[in-house]
Amino acid sequence: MPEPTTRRGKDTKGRIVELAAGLMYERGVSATSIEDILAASGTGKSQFYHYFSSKEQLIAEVLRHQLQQVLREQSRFPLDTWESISAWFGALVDMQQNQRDYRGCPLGSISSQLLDHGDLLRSQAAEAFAHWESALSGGLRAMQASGLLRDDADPDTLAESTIAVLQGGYLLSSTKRDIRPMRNALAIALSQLRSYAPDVRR
Amino acid sequence: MPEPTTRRGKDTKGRIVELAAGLMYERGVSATSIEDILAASGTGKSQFYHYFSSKEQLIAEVLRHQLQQVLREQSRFPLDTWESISAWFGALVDMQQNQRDYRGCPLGSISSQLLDHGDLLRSQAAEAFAHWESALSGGLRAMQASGLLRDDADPDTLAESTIAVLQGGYLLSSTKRDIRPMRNALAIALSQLRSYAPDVRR
DNA sequence: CGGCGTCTGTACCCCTCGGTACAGTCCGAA
DNA sequence: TTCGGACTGTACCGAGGGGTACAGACGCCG
Repeated sequence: MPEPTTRRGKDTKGRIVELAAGLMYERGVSATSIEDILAASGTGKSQFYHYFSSKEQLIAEVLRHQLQQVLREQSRFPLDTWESISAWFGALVDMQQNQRDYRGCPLGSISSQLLDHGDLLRSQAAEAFAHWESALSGGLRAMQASGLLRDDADPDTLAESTIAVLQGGYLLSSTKRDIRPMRNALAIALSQLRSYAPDVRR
Repeated sequence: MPEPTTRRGKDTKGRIVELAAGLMYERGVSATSIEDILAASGTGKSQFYHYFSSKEQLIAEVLRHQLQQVLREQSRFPLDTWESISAWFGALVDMQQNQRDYRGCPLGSISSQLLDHGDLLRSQAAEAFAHWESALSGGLRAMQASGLLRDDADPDTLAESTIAVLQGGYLLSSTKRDIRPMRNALAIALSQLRSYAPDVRR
């Protein structure tokens, strides 16, 4: 599929991905039809199939879009001190709370719908999670360098577990329409991380 | 919708729910058509609409079926000692590992697909989780009574958080086709629970 | 101004989906 | 044995899905 070269083309393709991401996040992937997206973005089918070979490819781009959004949001927090990790968790809770209907994780809720959609999309979701984790584990490594985190902690595993706990909190919070399970899950994630701080008397 | 009265009717309806649950677990809810289910169960459409008013109602029954399955599996473990909780976690890991394609939680993977399907199914999924949690919190309360868990621990919150962490582990494990995130998540859940054991020197 | 590749509008196709209609068969009760 | 309700088989329908065909419009190059 040819990447758009002109300003107009880039704009159109970007608008499609943007709108598709929003709709899929709200209504679910399979509940969002191509026609819905075209209607919302004010484009026609010929544009769509000019830029995307199939719905599957669109989903892949939506996944990338969601990852970028999560990373951009996260980049507001350095994640290299306990305070900033704590602030990040607080911001996540606030966002989930303020978004109507407790929609869930922008990345996780879409990823979970791709598990049955073939290996291609599933593995792309796995890569997206890995990227997200590496942003966090980078911060944890910096904390090791600055002595805030013990050297025997494994940043990669810690980051993966943190994301896992976060996702579980999102799921229960969305299902129950209650912020508490997410808040409690993040408290657990934080205490798990903190257990690797030095100076803990035991 | 009339409940089946005869042996043959009960059998047919049960077969439909059973097969539907299996297919939806494997392929996803919206990727499983009524016709798929009928073909797999060897029944016709007239039977289906004789017992179910719509696909939505079938999904509701599938949800109940999955909850029962989870509870039955869990009932093998008393969950009133540290050993049995630990054994339960180990069994969950084994099951996820041995099932091909790391399919995810029989209840959670389906529930997550119902978030966009209207409030009715979403709230039924929430109730299913609540039932699951109460089975666990019951065990925790027994542990308080027998002195294995401190009295200042809140069994309901602990149970909810445990399920949340478990779900997060399932999600990452299924997405990455790797058992480690689930194993690590359960280790965190266990250590979180254990932090409420008495006799911990601190 | 002419032309060519990028971009866009519209109409259409075929298939599958959930759901309905209706006629027929099973089987226990009187 | 006949009656009636529970159960089943089959054909059909309208709607909406993803995807294609093809002609037209834009806009940067010479």
